[in-house]
Amino acid sequence: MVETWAVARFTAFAPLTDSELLRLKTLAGPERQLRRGEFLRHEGDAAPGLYLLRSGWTASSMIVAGGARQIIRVHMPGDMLGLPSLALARAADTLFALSPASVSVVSRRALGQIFEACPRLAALLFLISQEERVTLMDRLASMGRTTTLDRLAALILQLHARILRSDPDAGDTFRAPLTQNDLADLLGVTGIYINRTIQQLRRDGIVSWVGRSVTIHDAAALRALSGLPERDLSDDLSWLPA
Amino acid sequence: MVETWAVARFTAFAPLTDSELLRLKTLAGPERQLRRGEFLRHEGDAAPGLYLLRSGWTASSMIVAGGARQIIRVHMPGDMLGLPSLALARAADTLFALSPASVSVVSRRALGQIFEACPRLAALLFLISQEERVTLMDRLASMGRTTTLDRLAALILQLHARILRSDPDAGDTFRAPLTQNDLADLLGVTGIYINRTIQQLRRDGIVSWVGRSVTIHDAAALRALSGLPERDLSDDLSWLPA
DNA sequence: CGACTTCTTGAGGAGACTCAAGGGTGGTGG
DNA sequence: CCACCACCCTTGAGTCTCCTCAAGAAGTCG
Repeated sequence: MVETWAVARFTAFAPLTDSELLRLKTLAGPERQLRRGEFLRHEGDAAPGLYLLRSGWTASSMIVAGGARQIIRVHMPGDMLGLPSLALARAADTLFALSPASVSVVSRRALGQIFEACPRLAALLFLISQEERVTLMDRLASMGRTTTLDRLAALILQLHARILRSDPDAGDTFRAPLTQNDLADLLGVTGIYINRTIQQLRRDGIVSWVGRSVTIHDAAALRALSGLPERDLSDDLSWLPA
Repeated sequence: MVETWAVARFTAFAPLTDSELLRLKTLAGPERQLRRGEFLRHEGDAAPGLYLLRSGWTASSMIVAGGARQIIRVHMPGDMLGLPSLALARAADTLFALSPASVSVVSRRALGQIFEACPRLAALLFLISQEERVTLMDRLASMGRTTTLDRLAALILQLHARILRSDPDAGDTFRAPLTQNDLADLLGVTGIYINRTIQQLRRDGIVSWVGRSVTIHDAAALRALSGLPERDLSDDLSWLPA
């Protein structure tokens, strides 16, 4: 049996064959447990590694010149960590645990063998990466061109959509192990201002964020604020290798 | 003979074999000319295409809810256009020409055959995409956490570095077909404020940007402002398929 | 129960925006 | 070759989002 967390990202595009499922299992090397706040690796580390997130949430962050932190992306189970830095001699981002988490170390060699032995699986991994790039593009656009309120709305919707993918019955309430300072570092503002923005969402009856629990009361209003279009995955995969 | 523009992005990582060079040529389909300002495709278009930029500059942009435009990335010859939207049913970004440009249409099928027949070439394309993702991550961090002056410094350095890659003898002056409004849409501010920021760089003797010509007078000061680390490409490619 | 992190609120300040208007500059057509 | 028009650049003044500094309240974990 292959754990669902590992394949959900792939099967979102297309079902996998048995041999592809077997190949996917070869990615998962030794497992490592992380405490909340623990670092998996720091930006600047040489020969950056690859990881598969099995449980918990982690995040990718960068420190800019002034010392401020920008969180680039939040990772959930099934996500592959460290792919962008694969192209570089030194890690571009820091990986750390937002909650207690466990990861499997992935060897580069195993990745290379996917390209060699399972071209269709490699192409699907390529697509997953491109989709994550679109998410980054959306975040860049909202960071550059919208207010904090709009950005927070977009973030809540994106987190919710990702949770629904792995748990379709999650409903309108979900847990997110993010402090207000984490949110601030995600959205490029200060924690103080995030606090005021959350209160505005609550006052308007759109979202309540209490402790680590988020409840969406008015999804339509939230989507209107966010300005995000629906992003349906491609259904034309006829070009993929057999 | 294969044109250098098409292979430079690949050979930045590793030399290509003859069969890989041949395979790469199969990507380039019918050519299309673009006038300055002409659109190659709009966000929301169904079944988004792939393109290879042969000459000129193009850009990828998104419109957010308020109607404001964010430029996501500037493309130079040799860049592949449209990869992120490959994962989606509808194009996430708009592609348009910053200068007169020519592109080759790339069929999805040809891309699929690269994965099938040339796994090493596919893996290199994967790496190129990951490197572009790092650039996006850097831009997200600077957008969220730095001033306009720092962001402008980083942008000038990144453009210069990319030009030097294809033309090592370019020196400290280069041409960039970007208006101040384009710059503003790249950096997430208004054209008026970009104007004042450019004047500050000029006043301090760091960079002069006149018309479409950019001259770097003090590269060290520029790098200090930008806060960008050097991003060396990985030299460990032993995991790639043969 | 005590220490630390996280959340909340207030007040003043700075970066960036909007609105408005004038001056350059290059391309196109007569 | 000149005139015109469209686009681009420049400058000023007032405004707003978001920041910084400061302090206290409320959780949370050992």
